[in-house]
Amino acid sequence: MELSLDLSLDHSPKTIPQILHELSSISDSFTKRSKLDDYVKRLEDEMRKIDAFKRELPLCVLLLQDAILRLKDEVLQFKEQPVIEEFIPSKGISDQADEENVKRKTRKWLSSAQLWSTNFNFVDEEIANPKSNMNLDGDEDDRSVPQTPIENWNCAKRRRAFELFKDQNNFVKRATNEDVAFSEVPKLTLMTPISDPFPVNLTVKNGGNGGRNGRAAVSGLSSPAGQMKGQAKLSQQQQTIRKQRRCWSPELHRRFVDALHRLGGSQVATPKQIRELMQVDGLTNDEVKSHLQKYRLHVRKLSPAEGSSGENELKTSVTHAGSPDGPLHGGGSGKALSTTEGESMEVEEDAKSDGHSWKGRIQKHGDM
DNA sequence: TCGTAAATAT
DNA sequence: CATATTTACG
Repeated sequence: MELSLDLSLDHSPKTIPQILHELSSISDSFTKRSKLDDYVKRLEDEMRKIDAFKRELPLCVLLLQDAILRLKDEVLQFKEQPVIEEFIPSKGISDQADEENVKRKTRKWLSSAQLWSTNFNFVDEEIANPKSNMNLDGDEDDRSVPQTPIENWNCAKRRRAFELFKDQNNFVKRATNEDVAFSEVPKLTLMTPISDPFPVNLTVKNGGNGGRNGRAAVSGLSSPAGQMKGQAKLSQQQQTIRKQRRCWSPELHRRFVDALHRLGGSQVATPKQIRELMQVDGLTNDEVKSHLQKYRLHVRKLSPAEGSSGENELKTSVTHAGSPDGPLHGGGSGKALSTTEGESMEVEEDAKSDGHSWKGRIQKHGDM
């Protein structure tokens, strides 16, 4: 079944044993060497692709490395001894085969990944044709998906005075997505539909970004001289380039509120927890924090008089038992019965026709 | 990390 | 002017 055309091996994936076997039947040392090199090259190529996901697929990388090493070893031996008989260690076989499988799998989900997230555009062909898709942004704040799977809220514009800067910070490859990576979980990939290739955010004081919004801190523009304090807007706005505004689409907000409730109320839920429950990639802690702040404010406004006598911390036993993935309840059933919270359920009142209400604030998609 | 206030953008 | 979102700080 296996076509024995020499040229065929160009694009048909083979297991290491297969390759070796094939090579062993070739007497022409040049051809042999050529094929070997070619395969190693391909392996290394894939390695580069996988590299971006090494945190998620450490074993994959390992296997790949192993395979490359093995073939390289082969090259070496080939150099020494023109003819090599099959020496495929039995132990290796399964590994190699596995390796191939894994690799295939990887590519598969890889390509599907690019479907939802812009983070990994460079998956397949992209890498081959580095024409224009050169911006792999950090996984964190990828508010840059072309089409939002859920909703299309054109609630942002891109142009900015400092857009001129965005050039330099192209590769901000920060693959530190702990939870909101990509898997088969119902993760939602909503983000502001805008296409902002480089959400670079240069903050002078950008200490310890745990994992999500690790923006690079600019190294050049620090002039603590101290005069451009009052009206530092001469250049752009100030020393810090601001992030693109996160647009909280109704969907996003829904998720936010849901997570909030699941955590036992806006007063007890913490930004990080919320963010984790929301499972929205590209959402940063700060953004959630900010939204939470607003939400709390909103809630307070609606339920001013409450905990005068005693703040019942009881809530329900919503015990967020460690596992962030635990409760997947459909919601709506057991609302948190916070005795002192006004948010329990009534908070979601109106939909002020105003335009900037929690519900009613349908962001004018048309930018201004 | 979290909460909150100040700063900005819209 | 009010609100939404980002940044700075403790």
